[in-house]
Amino acid sequence: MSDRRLQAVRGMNDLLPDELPWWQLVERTARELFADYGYQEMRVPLVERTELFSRSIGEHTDIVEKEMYTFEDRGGDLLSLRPEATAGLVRAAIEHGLLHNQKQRLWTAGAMFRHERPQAGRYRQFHQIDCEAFGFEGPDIDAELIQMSARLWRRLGIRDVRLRVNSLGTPESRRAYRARLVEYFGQHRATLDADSLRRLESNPLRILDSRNPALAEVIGRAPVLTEHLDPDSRGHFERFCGLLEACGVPYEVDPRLVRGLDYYSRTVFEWSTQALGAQDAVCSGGRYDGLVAQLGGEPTPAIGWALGIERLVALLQAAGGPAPGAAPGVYMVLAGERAEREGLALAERLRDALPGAGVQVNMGGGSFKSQLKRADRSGAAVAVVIGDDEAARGVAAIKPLRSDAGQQECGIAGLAERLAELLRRN
RNA sequence: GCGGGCGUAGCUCAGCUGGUAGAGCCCCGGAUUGUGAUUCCGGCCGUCGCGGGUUCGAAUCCCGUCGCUCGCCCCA
Repeated sequence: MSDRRLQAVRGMNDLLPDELPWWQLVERTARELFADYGYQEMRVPLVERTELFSRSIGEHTDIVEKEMYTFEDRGGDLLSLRPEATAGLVRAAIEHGLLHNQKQRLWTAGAMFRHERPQAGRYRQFHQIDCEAFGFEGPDIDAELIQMSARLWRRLGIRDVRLRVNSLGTPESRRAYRARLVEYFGQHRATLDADSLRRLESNPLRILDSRNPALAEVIGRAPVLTEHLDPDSRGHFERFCGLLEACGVPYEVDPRLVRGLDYYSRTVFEWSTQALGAQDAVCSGGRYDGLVAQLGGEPTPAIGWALGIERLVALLQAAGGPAPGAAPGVYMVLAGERAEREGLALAERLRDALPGAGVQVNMGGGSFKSQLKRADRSGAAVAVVIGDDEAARGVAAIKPLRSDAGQQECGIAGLAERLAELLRRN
């Protein structure tokens, strides 16, 4: 591979025909799921003013500080490729008055961009499916969102995911807890690693999340977030957990589950898996009651989740099921000049008569043998064979490719009907 | 930003201690006139990532560089 050849930008993947059926399965299933729960689709730009992201995600988060694709456009505006979907959705909902005295259940899907070092399950252009609910204060909507994701796993046949939940409380109670945490870890500086010392300044809650086993003991004795919640948040969380139990969704409370984005409050959750690599979060989200007001809207409670399509697809593939690809029903083998001349028109008539069946016509000639070989490789259920002999007699040979049934001959006039019958049986 | 692994045909890879490259898959053609998915034969496909060095000679050794990949950080 010459180094002069143009390559895709690092971390931005091409999706080839082989893997696309998995994506389509995920997207189709999600679309149906949202319809079943009364969520409406919305689409917003991939590019927003940089300020939108720094104000919502948090000025001092890694995403804003070092991961955004930011540029100045020709008019001098500072813009960024969206690193996540919520901010744009909230901006649009405010801008178009969707949150004025009304509740909204919305979803969207698309590409996100973060300039991180790629690794398994983490890419610079990645894709998420997002859903958000606005205007619901109580924990019932929290539970509905979980319920919905749990159903999505069921519909996709995914089993190896587990749900962890936590509450971050209100911004005030979180600040108070944060202070206690800084005090505690401050007293144990000697046992902390470099990363955690850095986090002690920037985001002490994230120390709880550390993967370093050497820190397990200090972290284990640290003040527990759920024990420092304000009474309202505690009540909200308890009712939320009660609803999950009532719905029969298994979960575990993980007081160390904190989220990277500043706007979260109260309920947070994450579905993770052991079937993938280090990037094990498949779907996560939480409540962000303050964000709408922070971006200039009326105070509006809100909650949402995002799932990573790449990770979900990887999970489906890891489960080892067959690729959900679609094969044509019919492959037309055309041997000889006359057959080739009449084949295209015949194929159109078949498509008129058999919408959705899939009629693929052999192109570019080739020996009889290789045409049949292509018919087989295409995955088609039957081959329709027309050579000079058949063309002269006004008939076609129908050869089933996926069963032991023998080849049969059929007049062109009745071909569509005969094919319809054959394909129905498959 | 920091570490580990790897870069040989479209794909998966072999090539021991240096002598200018191989296999399987794919694709094309053939094995009694027009019948695939099993078999057999033949054909097509590479400046061995790139640049430099050592050497009579380097895919093979050394240096650099680019790329891919896994992990850390962070996150979907």
